[in-house]
Amino acid sequence: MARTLDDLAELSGVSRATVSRVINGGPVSEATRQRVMEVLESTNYRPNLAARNLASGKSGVVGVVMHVAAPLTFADAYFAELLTGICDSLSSQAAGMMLWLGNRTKEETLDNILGMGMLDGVIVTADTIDDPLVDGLRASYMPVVLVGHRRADRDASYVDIDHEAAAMGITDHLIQTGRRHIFHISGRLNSVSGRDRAIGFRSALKKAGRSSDGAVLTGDYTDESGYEVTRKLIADGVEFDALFCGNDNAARGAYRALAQAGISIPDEVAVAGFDDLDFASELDPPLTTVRQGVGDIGHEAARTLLSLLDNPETGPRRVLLPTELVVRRSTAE
Amino acid sequence: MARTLDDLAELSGVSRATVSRVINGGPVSEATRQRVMEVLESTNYRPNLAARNLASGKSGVVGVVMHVAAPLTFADAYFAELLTGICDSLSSQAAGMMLWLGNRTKEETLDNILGMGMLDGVIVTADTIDDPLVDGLRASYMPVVLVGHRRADRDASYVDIDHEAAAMGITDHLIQTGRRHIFHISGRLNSVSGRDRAIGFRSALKKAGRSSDGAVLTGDYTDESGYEVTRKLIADGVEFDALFCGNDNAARGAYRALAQAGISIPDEVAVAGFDDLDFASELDPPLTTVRQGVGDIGHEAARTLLSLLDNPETGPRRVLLPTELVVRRSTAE
DNA sequence: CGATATGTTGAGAGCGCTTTCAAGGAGGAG
DNA sequence: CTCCTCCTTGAAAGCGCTCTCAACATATCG
Repeated sequence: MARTLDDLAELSGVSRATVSRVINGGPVSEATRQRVMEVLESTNYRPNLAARNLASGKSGVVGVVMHVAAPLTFADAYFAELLTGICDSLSSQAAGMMLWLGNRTKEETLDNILGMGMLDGVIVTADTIDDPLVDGLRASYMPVVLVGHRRADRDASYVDIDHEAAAMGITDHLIQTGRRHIFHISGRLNSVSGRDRAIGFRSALKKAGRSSDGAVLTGDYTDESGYEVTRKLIADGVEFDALFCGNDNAARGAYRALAQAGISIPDEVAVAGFDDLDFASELDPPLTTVRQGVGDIGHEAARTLLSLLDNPETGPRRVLLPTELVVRRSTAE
Repeated sequence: MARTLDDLAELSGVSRATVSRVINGGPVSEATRQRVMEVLESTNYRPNLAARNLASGKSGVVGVVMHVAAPLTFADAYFAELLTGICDSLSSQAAGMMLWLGNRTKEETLDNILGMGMLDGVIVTADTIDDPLVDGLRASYMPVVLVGHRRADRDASYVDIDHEAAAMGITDHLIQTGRRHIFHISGRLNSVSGRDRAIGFRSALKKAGRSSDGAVLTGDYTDESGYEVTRKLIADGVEFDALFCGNDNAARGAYRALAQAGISIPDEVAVAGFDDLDFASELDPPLTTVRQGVGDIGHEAARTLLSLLDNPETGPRRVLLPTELVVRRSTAE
């Protein structure tokens, strides 16, 4: 089994350069290409990535950084779907992927990534308001695509959705369907999306001439927080007929608390979520939510990075993906 | 900012070789080491991985292959915990990791991995009985550590548990606690663990002088299969007072079906699982199961691979991790 | 004091590939 | 028929690092 370009060159009676051209689609006469191709196939040749990388300066490998608490990474379907999307897009372009999860501190992770010195670029989730990892990456020599973005990231490449507008939309829906006492169980306080969704919620209320005082309850995007906040609301005897949860996980928690208290959805309380993760439609009743196509975001992030790598000079890319209000039974009138 | 070894060499007034020695811990006089170290730090030098790889033949990157249907990868906490364990161990050794999930066919994935031509080794889940991916990897030039193993893998390096013995143990427990009509909801038919656990189940019954005819019901390790099989059992009016589920997921499904039918655990039916995933202790009632420390398996797999890479000549490593019967309320007498 | 062992260093040969550069050949224009 | 252009190809220079080998300096020993 031939191993190097030189071996192949000898086998096919041409020079190493020509074989390289055949492999990389350089200008070669049809006859030569044929001949080399034959040898190439019969010999099951695999180019040495390291050598190629060294010579060309590109590795065909990108980093994916999802620095969240380890258990969360997978317990939270959001990250799973996102990763799946990225993986999918990347592998269809034959790009390799290295993964960094949150099992080290951000500083260590950053060092680790930069030290890898082999990545063509990175995709990093950037939802946390103050994130040294994201800042460090952006400050590095490496092309970076953010999933989500902070105000400070206006000039970076990112893929995101308009959280504020989407939250307004779903809150409007709640108002329109006649709900009077609407509460919002927010996302993580330190997250951009959590903050923006809360802002959207408030705006919608304000636009309808209602007050949002005390209507935003702090959650953290987990099932538990949805459960706890709802439970407390019930225990405190607060009057409410609609809950807009920061994400689907929290909505699921709210479902549990409501069920436990014997409160019917949607008859007594309407519940809305955000994300439209796979399980949203399978809840009982099916959950009204905002579809943001998490998998698509992953796809898009990968695509964006690859395009950025191909044409760096065209400057940063900003992609705002559309969202869609998905009305299901949980908010029926 | 100095970029190459040569730059550093010039800056510190020694030869490139010496700088390399300092970096890699070769024999250097203390004085020289100090001097070079200073330059090294002040210059924030990062070695070029590709060059290093090319020259040394090692990349410091290992592949992790978990070729399972995409949604399963994360929906199934087993894989999540396994991956977390691997990740953790790897990152503590500053080893990079590339991940392959099941979003391509096994053939494509194999090609992809082999084509990467840069990995020092791979860790691959090998629970499927007939797995071209595993076979292809084993047949390749690359060091491989399997998580789980088939009969045919006796001479490979692997990390596994004794499924058969563990299943016998938990079945014994069911027998000992006075259960008379015990059924087993098996794992995937095409999986080694599924088959071995069923064998263990049968052996335990046989040892106790009971028949296992018709006592093994085919499941597939999912929540749904646990639910469906149990539901059918109830619907068919079959008499049973204990269920040994192939894994915790299936047990969770069984819980649902039993709850729905108003059957009490453990008073009327005892339920046992396998894996002791995080949620097992949080079910109501807490689930009796076999703890196999999935995270530890991941850790061990990573450690095993790294040790294999360090000392290839010492031959294949086989690690059989201990399991532990964790008795909780779901099988109380 | 010369000979041998020990420790430290630099020169240089690759690792396998990409990519210029220039040479050679074929074909078209004048 | 000659000149120029375009196409195809090979030679060779690196990419940045590791590692062997030999040289030199110093230390040890007889």
